[in-house]
Amino acid sequence: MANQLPQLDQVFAALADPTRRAIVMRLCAGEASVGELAEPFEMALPSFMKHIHVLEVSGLVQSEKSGRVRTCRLSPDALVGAEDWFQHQRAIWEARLDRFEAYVMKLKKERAAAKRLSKTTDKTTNKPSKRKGAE
Amino acid sequence: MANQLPQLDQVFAALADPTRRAIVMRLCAGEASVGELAEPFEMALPSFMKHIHVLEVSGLVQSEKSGRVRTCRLSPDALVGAEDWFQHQRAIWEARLDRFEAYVMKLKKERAAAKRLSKTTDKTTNKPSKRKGAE
DNA sequence: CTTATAGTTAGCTACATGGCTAACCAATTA
DNA sequence: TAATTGGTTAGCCATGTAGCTAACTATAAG
Repeated sequence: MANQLPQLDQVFAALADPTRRAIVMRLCAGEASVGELAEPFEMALPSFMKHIHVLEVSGLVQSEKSGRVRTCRLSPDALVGAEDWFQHQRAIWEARLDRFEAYVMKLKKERAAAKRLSKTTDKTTNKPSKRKGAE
Repeated sequence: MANQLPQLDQVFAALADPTRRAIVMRLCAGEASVGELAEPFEMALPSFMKHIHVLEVSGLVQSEKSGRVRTCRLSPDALVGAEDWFQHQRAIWEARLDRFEAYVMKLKKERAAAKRLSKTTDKTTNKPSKRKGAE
C-alpha cells in the first residue's frame, strides 16, 4: 500500500472548480474543440484556456491541435484513479462499521446475559457469538 | 440536470491536499483527537488545525470538544456524495463508449460490404488503409 | 495553587489561483 | 493578397491557501 500517486492532488484540485467539472461532464459526452467547450461560459478565452490547461496537467483531459483548432477529449484513467480512491476509503470505512456493529452486538448479548444472570429465575439459551474484535 | 451542490467544490478542494487525504484515511479507521491526528505530521499545530477546519467546512469531518480535547470523526455523507459524482460521470462515459463501439461496428460492416461491392466493379484505386472513425 | 496539556486566536509571509485586457500568431476563407 | 477565425502569450490584479511564530484560554494533574 504505497502512498498515493501525486496525480490525485491535481485531479481533485482540478475537480474542485465548477467550470472544470462542467468541462469534464461535457467531454464525457464526446470530444470537442476549445471554442465549443468555451461557448457556454461567460468568460474570456484566455481565462477559459487556463482551466483547460489545469485539466490537462491533471491528466483528466488530453488535447491535440490540427490546423488552427484544438480538440479536447477526456482521458478516463485519471478519473478512474480518483474513483478508486473513494472506493478504497469506503471499503475501509465499511469494514470498520462491520467491526463496530459486531462489537455492539457482542455488548448487547453480554448485557442481556448479565441481566439474565441477575434475575436467577429465567434461563434461556446462552450462545457465545463469533467475535471479530473491537475498537 | 441542475448544477451540482456547491458542497462538491469544498469536498474536492479538501481532498486535493495530501495531508487532508491522510487525515480522512486515518479517520476511516475510527475517530481520533486533534493531537493524535496531528502527531504523524511535522507541522505546527495551528497549521494543522487549518486542515481540520477545511475538512469540517467541506462536511467530510465532524468534531466535538469535551473537556480540553476535541474528537474528530468522519461523516461519510460528503464522501459518498463525491463518489456518486464519479459514478455518474463514468456511467455517461461508458454509455458513450457503447454507442461509439456500436458505431464502429456498423462502419466495419458497411466497409466490408462496400469492399465486396467494389471488388466486383472497380479494381483501380482501392485504399484498404485503416481510418479512424470520428463523431 | 501551580504547572503541564490541548487547543485556539491573531497576525504575518510567500505563493497559487482565477479572472481580466491587449497584443500576437497561424490557418482558413474571400 | 487581405480579412477572419481560433487560439495563444504576456502581463496585471485581487483573492485564497499553506505555512509559520507568539501569545492566549481553559482543563487536567500534581
